[in-house]
Amino acid sequence: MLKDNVHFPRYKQALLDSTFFNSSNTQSIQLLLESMVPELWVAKSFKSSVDVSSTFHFIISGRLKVFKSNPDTGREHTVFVLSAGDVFDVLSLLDTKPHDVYWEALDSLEVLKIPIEQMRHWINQNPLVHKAIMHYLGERMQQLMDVATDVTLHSTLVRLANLLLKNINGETRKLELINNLPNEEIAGLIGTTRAVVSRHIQELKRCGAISVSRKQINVKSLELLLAVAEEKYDA
Amino acid sequence: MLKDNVHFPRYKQALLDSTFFNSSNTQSIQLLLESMVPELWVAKSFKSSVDVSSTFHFIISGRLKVFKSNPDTGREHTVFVLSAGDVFDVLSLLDTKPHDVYWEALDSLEVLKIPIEQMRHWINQNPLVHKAIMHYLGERMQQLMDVATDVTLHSTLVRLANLLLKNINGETRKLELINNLPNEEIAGLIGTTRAVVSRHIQELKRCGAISVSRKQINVKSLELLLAVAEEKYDA
DNA sequence: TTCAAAGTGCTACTTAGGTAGTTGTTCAAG
DNA sequence: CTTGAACAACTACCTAAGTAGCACTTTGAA
Repeated sequence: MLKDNVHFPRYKQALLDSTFFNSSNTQSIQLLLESMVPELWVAKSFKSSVDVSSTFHFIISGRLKVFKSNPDTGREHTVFVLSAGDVFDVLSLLDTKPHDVYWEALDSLEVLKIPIEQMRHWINQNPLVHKAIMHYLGERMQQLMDVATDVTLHSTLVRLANLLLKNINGETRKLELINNLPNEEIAGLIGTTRAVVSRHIQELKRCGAISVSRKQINVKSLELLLAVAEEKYDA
Repeated sequence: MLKDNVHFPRYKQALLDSTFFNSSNTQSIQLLLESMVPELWVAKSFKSSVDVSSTFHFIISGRLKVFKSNPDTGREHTVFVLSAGDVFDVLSLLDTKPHDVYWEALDSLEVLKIPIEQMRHWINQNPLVHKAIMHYLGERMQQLMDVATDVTLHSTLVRLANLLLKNINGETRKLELINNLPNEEIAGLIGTTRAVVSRHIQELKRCGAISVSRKQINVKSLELLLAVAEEKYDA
């Protein structure tokens, strides 16, 4: 991308703000950015990691879900919801053998892309980022471990309550990252189906833990929600 | 550990052979080893990551299961089975916030331990390992992603079949890593309970996919097992 | 302004898989 | 050689959660 692009300063700032790149110096970021190409994904557009394994992406704005699916049953399980400052696919960077996950834009998505080889090269030249990258990987791994064990260790209701608690902003008390998602998507996030989510939302509504308007969940009582999440309370 | 320890050469070789350390030079490995302390865990001994968060371990021999549990129900879910050449806890290395997993030795376990701060220091001095570490992390993440989605996307029977397939040695056709585990442990690995595993083992036995003697599963027909794993065959 | 598509709420039904408990077998320690 | 603990096999039962279907509402594109 050319330096005189209108968005250049904005993109640069986004890179500098991200946990992935924030330890690198401005100069090398600038250089990196010059090799990156902006791309717009419209909402619901969809890609497979198998098809795009040789490209590395950085998210400027919008949300992206990373999921696996079982084509036979049509079931999907969302592993991550990525947003501004996140990157994908972090795994292809670590030259592991190819894996198949799918990506779908939840909103309209602004990304910067760069060939994976170039990205690897840049990383080698900038050993300072190694630490940041490892830290980023650590966070992701920890999340992943929770996702992995959540399904076996907790009921769908508890998982729903936990999902809400994890994504609530302490101050505004509004949901972040998972706001205005349809039941279907929420289902994917906790590894269940639309109908079950709908059922549980009604339960939580009934007991006064949340209130709901279309595609919008408002947490009414953190206490109640916590009680449900800790399996101390039957909604 | 002193250089003249009887086990020193053996330990050194183990480090050099591991994916985690194999890219570092002999000299620095030697130095590292001198700061490490050997420890023996008897089978079934148990530790929590919360208690031992400031120590880094390298496995010389034996198997260790890494699991999460729900104290209310007593259910456990095994996330990894680690063995020779593996390290734990890799996450505490990446200074993420503390997480709680449990470790239990499946056999008698030989580890080398070192304070996490010393390990971090050593890594900083040896930028060459960064790549190896990232690669190691990548492998782990990929496994983790499979574990995470397995439970929602596949039935318990399919998961059992997949577990066997993943751990079968191509040549000897024997199970590795998960051999001679009781049903209870196998259950933890696929996120279910002892009774269900037993049920499915009977099914697989009945259809001729496997044969069983105490704590020992032998794969009779890869084809059948594959068919089951791909949900093409009802055992 | 209209209308198809997307989303929600509910009802009724099915089932995989979890729970509980009993019996018999294996094995290693005493 | 004996005995108790660990393990496996099996039966019977129960329920959480998945499936299917439909009616109603909202929304945004034509």
